[in-house]
Amino acid sequence: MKLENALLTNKFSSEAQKATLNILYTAWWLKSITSKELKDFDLTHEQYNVLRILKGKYPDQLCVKDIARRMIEKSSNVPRIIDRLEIKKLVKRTVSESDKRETLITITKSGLSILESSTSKLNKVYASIQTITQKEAEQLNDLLEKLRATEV
Amino acid sequence: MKLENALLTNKFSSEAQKATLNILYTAWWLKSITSKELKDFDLTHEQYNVLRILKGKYPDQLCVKDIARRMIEKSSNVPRIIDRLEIKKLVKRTVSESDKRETLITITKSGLSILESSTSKLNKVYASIQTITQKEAEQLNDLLEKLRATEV
DNA sequence: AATCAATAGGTGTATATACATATAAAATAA
DNA sequence: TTATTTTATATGTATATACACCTATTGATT
Repeated sequence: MKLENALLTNKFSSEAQKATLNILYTAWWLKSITSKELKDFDLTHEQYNVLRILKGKYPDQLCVKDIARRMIEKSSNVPRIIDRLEIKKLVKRTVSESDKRETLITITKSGLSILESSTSKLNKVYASIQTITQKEAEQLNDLLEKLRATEV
Repeated sequence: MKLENALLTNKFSSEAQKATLNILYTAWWLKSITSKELKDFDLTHEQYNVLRILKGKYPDQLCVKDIARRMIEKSSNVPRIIDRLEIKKLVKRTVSESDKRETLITITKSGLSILESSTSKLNKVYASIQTITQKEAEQLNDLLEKLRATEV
């Protein structure tokens, strides 16, 4: 859908400002598709993201700070997300021996299992709505990284 | 910053999957820049968005549903955002005469004033970090709209 | 007119964001 | 060693998202 129809306006002060709104809207669009699928697995987008990060290093453990640094949204409150995952027994907390300030997080068998089935489902959904070519995806990645070139 | 460095990973299953994460991360990046500036005006990103929508139709009023349809994130809880704005006297609620189910929202002088100064500040910040050309912004808009081509 | 369905907005709950602050442990300075 | 600073995590609070549900009003059906 054109952004004009999604937001019911065509008052954009520039193409760059329109791109800003377009990125925000597309992020919401992607998140809502993902969240809808994850609901079947009783996972939120952020809980899924933490599990994905943990699997990336499995069987190594990661401390809370290392997870936080890999989160898409850097202001995510990781201890609280870990709380929900721990209640569902998808991860385990242990205090680090070498540095007792650190909490080490391990993904459980159950966590790995739910991650695998939810990822498989998500991949199918993504594939079914895929409209851009690899070349276009590369262009998009380049443009987004150029947009973020200024360090703030 | 390259996405690899932002997320501390290079395990992307495809360019398209990388683009998905890139969009989500860029949206967070844009939001955090905006929110930081809006803090000086005691506004959140979403409150700012509602004020912007109201100004777009000023001096006409908009009902809650019409605001909701123009929001970037369609699942925003508009009545609650209006609550905060009403407490700060930036908007006013009135019951519609023609349809008593509808609540009409009006932006106040104070709301218009804070919107003007915050928008002016934001425009300066956006201009200062602008790195892409108009042509590139157009390309980006086209790619995002192509990405969202599938209706879900 | 009476009934039923649809619509608009408000409210409740769980989770998340954003940010400030607290606490314990580790690293550094005196 | 003791004191100070820094770091890692947890916790508190306000706001927002996501979604279910409630109530009042309107519109449609009988």
